[in-house]
Amino acid sequence: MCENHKLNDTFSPKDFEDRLYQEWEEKGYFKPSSDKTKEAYCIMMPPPNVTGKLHMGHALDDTLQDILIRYKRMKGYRTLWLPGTDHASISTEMKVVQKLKKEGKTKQELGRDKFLEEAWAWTKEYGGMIQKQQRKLGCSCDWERNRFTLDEGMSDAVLEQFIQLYNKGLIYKGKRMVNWCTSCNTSISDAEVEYKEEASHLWHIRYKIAGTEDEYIEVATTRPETMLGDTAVAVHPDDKRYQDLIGKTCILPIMNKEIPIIADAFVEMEFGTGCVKITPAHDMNDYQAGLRHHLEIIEVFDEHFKMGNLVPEYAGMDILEARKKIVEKLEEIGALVSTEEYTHNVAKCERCKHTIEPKISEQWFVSMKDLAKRAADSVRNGETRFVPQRYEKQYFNWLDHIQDWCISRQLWWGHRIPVYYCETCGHVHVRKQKPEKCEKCESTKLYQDPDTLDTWFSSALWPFSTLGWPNTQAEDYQDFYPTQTLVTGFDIITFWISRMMTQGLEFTGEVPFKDVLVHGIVRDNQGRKMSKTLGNGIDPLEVIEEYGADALRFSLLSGTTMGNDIRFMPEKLEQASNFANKIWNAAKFITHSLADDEKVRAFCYEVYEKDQTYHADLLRIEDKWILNKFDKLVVEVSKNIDHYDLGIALDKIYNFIWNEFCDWYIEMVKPRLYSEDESVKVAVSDILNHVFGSSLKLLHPFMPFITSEIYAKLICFGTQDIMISKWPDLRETFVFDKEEMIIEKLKKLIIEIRNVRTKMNVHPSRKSKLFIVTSTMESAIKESEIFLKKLGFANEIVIIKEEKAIPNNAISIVVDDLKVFIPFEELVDIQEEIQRLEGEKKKLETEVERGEKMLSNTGFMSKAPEAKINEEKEKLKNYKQMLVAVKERLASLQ
RNA sequence: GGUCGCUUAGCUCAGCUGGGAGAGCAUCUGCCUUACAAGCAGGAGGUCAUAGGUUCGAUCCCUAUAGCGACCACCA
Repeated sequence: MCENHKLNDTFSPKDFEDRLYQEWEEKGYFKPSSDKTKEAYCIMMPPPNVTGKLHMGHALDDTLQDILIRYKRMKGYRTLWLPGTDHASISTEMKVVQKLKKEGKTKQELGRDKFLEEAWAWTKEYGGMIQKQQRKLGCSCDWERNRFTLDEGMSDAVLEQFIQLYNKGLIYKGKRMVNWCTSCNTSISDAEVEYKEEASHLWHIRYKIAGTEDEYIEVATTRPETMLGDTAVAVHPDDKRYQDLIGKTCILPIMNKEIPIIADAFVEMEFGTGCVKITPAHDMNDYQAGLRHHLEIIEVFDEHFKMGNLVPEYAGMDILEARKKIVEKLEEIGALVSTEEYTHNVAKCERCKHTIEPKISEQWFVSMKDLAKRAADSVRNGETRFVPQRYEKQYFNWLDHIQDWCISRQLWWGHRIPVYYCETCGHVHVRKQKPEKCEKCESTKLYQDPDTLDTWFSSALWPFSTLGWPNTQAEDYQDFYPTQTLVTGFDIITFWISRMMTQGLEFTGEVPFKDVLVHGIVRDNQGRKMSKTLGNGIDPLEVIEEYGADALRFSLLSGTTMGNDIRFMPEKLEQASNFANKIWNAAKFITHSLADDEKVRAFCYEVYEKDQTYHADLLRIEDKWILNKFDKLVVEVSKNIDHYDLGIALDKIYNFIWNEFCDWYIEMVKPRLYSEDESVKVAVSDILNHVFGSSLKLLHPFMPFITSEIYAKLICFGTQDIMISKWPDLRETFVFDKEEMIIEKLKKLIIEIRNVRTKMNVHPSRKSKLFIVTSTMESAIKESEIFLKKLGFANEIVIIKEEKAIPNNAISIVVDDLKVFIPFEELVDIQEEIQRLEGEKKKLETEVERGEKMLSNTGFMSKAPEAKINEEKEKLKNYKQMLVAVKERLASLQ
C-alpha cells in the first residue's frame, strides 16, 4: 500500500479541518463555476452583526445553508453562497457609546465625524471575527464576494432605494407617535419593542363633573403623572353606566381645567372603571382617539423625559418621582379614590432594555400598504413558499395588519438620510449628493437631515444589492437573481423576510427568493433559550475545538425537523463523534488491508468510470445487495434534501453506513478479502471503494471535513476532491431487488441462529458475523443440522456435504463456525411475497374506489378548492399506477 | 383576546399522501474479536396526552378537553 492512502491510526479532526478549509479556499472551490450553461443556485447569507460572535443560532443557520450549497454544487449547479456582515446601526452605536463612556467621553462632545471615525475603528478592530469563525464551521461561501451593508455599493443601493421610493411618493415625512427609547434617544420600530411584566399600581382618580357639586367620573390609570396632559375622558358608547355623561365636561384635578367626556369604542367597559383618561401626547391609543376627536395634544414631558413646565412645582422632575408626588397631591385634594396592586406589561427597548415612551415626533416613513399586499400575494400565489408552510400564516398576519414603517433613527452609525434642506426657504432636496445650491431660491446654505436609516432598510435590499443592483446589467445580478433559498430563523420573518419581499418586488419586479427555509432556535439541554444573562450559552467554537466541526454540524441536524426548536444535547456530540470515528476506522480497513492498489484502481476504472454501469456477472449476491441498498439510499436522500428534510436524510445516511455497510457488508466480504486469489481481492476492494466512497459523497454536505479527508485516500476516488465530485447517479429502477430480498432474509435467519447459540452459551465471534463462502467443512455441517433443527428450519434448509454438489441456486453461509447451504427459493419465500402484494393490491383498490367516489361526488367538486381537487386527482392517478405495478409483479411471481 | 405549534420508551427527539411503533443516549446480558471497547452481538422498556368521530383499519384525518410553548395585538 502506498503512503498516499494511509490514514492516521486515531481519528482527530484537528489534524485536518483547518488544513482542508485552507485548501478548498485556495483552490477556489467556493466560487461559482465558470460554466454558465449550468443552472444557477444562489443563497444569500443572512448577514450577522459585524461585531458579533458566532453563536449556536448562527451555527445552525450556516450549517443548513452550507449543506444546501454543497449538495447543489455536487449536483452540478453553478452555486453561489454570498456572505456578508451587517453594520447593525443601533447595536454597534451602543457599543461605541459605551466604550466612549469608559473613556469619559460622550458622542455629543466628540461630534458626528469623530464619532463615526471611532465607530469605523471599532468595526475594523472587532468586526469580521465572526467570519473567521464561520470558516471553522466549514462554510463554503464565496469570500471574494463578501459584502458589508455600509460598503460603497451597498450604500449607493440604499440611497437609490430611498430616492426611488420618495419619488414614487412611498416615503414621506410625518408627525407621528413613535416608540422612543429614552436611553438610546432614538425612535425605534414596533418590532424592536419588547414587553416586560412589571408590578405597579392602578390608581383610581375621580374627576368632578363640571357644573355639579359632588358628581364625579372615576378613571383608572397606571400613569397618573400623565394626567397633566389629559384632554378628555372617554367611555364606551354602549356603556349604560355613563350614557348621561357623554358630551358633558369634567374638571381635571390639579390642572383645574375643563375637559370633555367623549364616547369611543376602543374603551373596554370591563377594564377598571370603564372610563379612560385621554392623554394624546403619551399613549398610542389616546393619540389615535385624540385624532378621531380632534383633541389638543399637550406634552407633559420635556425632550429628556423629565417633567415639563405645565406645573412649575414638578418641572424637571424625574417621571417616577413626579408620579409619587402627583399621587400624594391627588390624595391630598381628595381626588384619589383607591390604589390597586396591578401587574402590567411595560414596553422596553429590545437593545438596551430601557423604558420606551410613546413620543410624538417628526420621522420618515415608508407607506407599506400596497407594498405589503404585493408581498403577501406573491406568497399566496406560490411564487415564494415557506418551509415549513405554517410560517406563511405568521407572514400574512404581519403583512395584513401592517403599519407604516418608521425608517428614521436618531443615530449616527448607519446610512444617513439623503435629504438636504435649504436653510433659507426650507425646500427639500432628495439627492444622492448634496446639491450646490437650493433649486428653488438658489441659496447655498443647505444642510443634510441628521438622521440615519433603520438597519433593516439596507438589509431589505440584501438579496440584490449584494449582486450589483441598482446596476441591473451587473453580471452577478444577471446570473444569480432571483435567488433560490433563504435560510433563517422564524424570529425575523417579520423584521426581515417581509421587508426583503416588499423591496424585492418593488425594485426588481421579482420575488427575491423562491423558498424560505425557516428553522427554530437552538435551546440548551433544559429547553431554555441560550442567553448571556442566564450564562447557559454553549459556544460553538469550544464545541468545534473539542469534537470538530463535523460533529457539531451532525448534532445540529440529526433527528430534527425543520422549523422546530432544537435542544442542544451534549450526548449528541458523542454520537456524532463516535460516528466520525466509525467512518474513520472503516476507511482504515478499506485503505490499509487491500489488494494491490494499481490493480484495484484499474479495475475501478474499468467497471465504473468507463461504462458507468455495474458488471453484474462480476458481482456476488451480497455485492448486489449492498449496491441495491445504496442506489435506493441515493434516491431517498436526494429527495429528502430537495424537500429540505435534512435531518431525515442525515439519519438515513448514518444508518446505511453504520448498520448496513459496516455491520453487515464489511463482515460478509472479509473472507474474500483474505482470499489467496488476487483477482477476488481486487473485485471486493473495488466494490468496497465504490460503495464507501459514494456513501461519503452523500454524507459530505453534512460532514464536509472528515469525508474530504478520507475520500482523498480512497484508491478509486482520490483523483478528485469530494467537494467538487459528482453526486451519485439517481437510478430509476433497482435491478437487484431479488438479491436484496434474499440477503435481508438471510440476515434475519442468521440473527435467529445466533440468538439460539447465545442462549446456549456458544458465544459468537466478531470476525465471523456472517460469511458467505464456497468451501465446506464437515464438522460444521453436522453441527448446523442440529441447530437448525432446533430452530425449526430443518425442513427449509438443504444441507449439502460435498462442495461439488452445491447447487447453483443455493447460497452457502457460515455463521460463526456453522456452515449452511440455503436454496434461493427458500429465502425469497414466494408465498409470503405474494401475500404481501395481495394485501397491497387490496388497499390500493380501496383507495382508487374511494378517490373515484369522491371525485364523482358533485358536492365535493363544487365545494373543494381547485388545488384540493387536483391533489385528489393526482393521488388517484398515483394509486392507479401503483396498482398496475403491483398487479404486474404478482403476475410475474405466479 | 387572535393565530400557530407541541404532548410518542427513563431522557432528547424522528416518524415524509392512513396498514410494521422507531433512533440516539441511559439501562441489562455476553464478548479485548485480525477496521473500530469512541466497539461487537443480543435483551428489556410505549394504551403514541384524554374523550369522541370518520374509516375495513387512526400515532397520522376531524371535533372537543387538558397541560406546555411561541408569535401578534392589547393591557387606560
